[in-house]
Amino acid sequence: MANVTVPRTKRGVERRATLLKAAEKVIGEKGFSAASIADITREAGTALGTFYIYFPTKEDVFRQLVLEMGHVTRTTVTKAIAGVSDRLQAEKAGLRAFLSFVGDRPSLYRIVEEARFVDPDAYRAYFTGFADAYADRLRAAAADGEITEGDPEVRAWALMGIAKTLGDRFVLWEEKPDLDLVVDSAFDLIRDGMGPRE
Amino acid sequence: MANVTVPRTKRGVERRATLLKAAEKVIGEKGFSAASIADITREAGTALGTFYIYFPTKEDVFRQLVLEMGHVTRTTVTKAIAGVSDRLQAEKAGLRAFLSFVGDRPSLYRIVEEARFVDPDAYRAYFTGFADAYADRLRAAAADGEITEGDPEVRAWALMGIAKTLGDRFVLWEEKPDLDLVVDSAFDLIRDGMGPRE
DNA sequence: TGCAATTATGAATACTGATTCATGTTTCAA
DNA sequence: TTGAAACATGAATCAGTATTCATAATTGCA
Repeated sequence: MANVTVPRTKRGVERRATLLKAAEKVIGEKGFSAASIADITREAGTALGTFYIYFPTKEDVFRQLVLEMGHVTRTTVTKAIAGVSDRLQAEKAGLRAFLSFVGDRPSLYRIVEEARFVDPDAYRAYFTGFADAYADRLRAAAADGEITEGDPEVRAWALMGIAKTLGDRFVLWEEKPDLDLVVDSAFDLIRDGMGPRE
Repeated sequence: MANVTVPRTKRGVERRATLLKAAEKVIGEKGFSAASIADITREAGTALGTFYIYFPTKEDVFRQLVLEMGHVTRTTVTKAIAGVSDRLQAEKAGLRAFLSFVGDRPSLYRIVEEARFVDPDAYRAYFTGFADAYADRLRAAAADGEITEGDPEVRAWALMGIAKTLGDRFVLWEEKPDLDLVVDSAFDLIRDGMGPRE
């Protein structure tokens, strides 16, 4: 629970950041168990013991990475949505921003998913926080008549599920994903559904 | 790749099944790394070494479990859909069946998700196989005018994403999930989308 | 500048747990 | 019934690696 401690020297702050980047890379690539502290410090160019000056345990860096992902994702999506006044179009912009982000930092993305097994509490906190904010947005949009009524909670999770899965399949698994196609198709589904119009 | 070998005696067949059940329980509860072979054999009531008579490695039982999940899920969803002639309603029935299944065998469900890290190939094979069949159904339904046109590939993955996430949030995290609410809300979204009708 | 607090180092410690193996026991086809 | 093939056992092996620690080197404030 601790580790809100910031290093006291400039060098310390840099080292910590270096180690965190290294951890992101190594853990993202090899997975939590397979990634050893030695791998991380080698990648960071420090001695083995240095790691423990900044992080009490291996689980702890991992938690830090999950938290970082939380911040960055929020920031990214929020920024992408900010300019868009049409709330339905904001959905589209948010989805696109999320998928781009997955492409930019695949390691962080994988780490969050692995958190489910490595640090269930962090995983839950991450998605719950995200979903709650999402549900609020949907509720407000429905109140204003910009989208139809419908359970905001279920909708929020369903939409997050779409984003996650499309990220897996069309961003992580594809060399050169066609984001436009994916985003457009998904958005059409989100806006109109699949049911034939009478 | 091997291990298509079936035990030669009745006792052997039973033992193998016992070990597989035990592995499902233990790995599902503790996760792949934390679950030890000793845990599994203890749960199964056999000696440690017995495990290696039936499975070459720990990874191997894991793979078997992923395969089993593939069979069972397919069977379950296929059966649920079978009777329903309306293809849109079939979506709903399939979703409900999947969510019930997650509630019935949470361990298997978690194992498939963990496969992403433990055995990426098995994970990919599992979901790709599923998605391909799904996309075919959607394509056929669209051709018959039972649902609107739209990229079947993207739709298939998006719908799978909805099912997965709702399973996480409303089945695994809830003591007594209200499946009706979840399925109804999600289905409304899938059928009509959120866009206001002009 | 000088020194107390910080930070760096990597060899040594400690422990966990997958896999093997030599030695019995059980099964079942002939 | 019987003996060769299958199967069961669990102590011992073996490897990996998280974490500690005693010993320097740096830093930055008084």
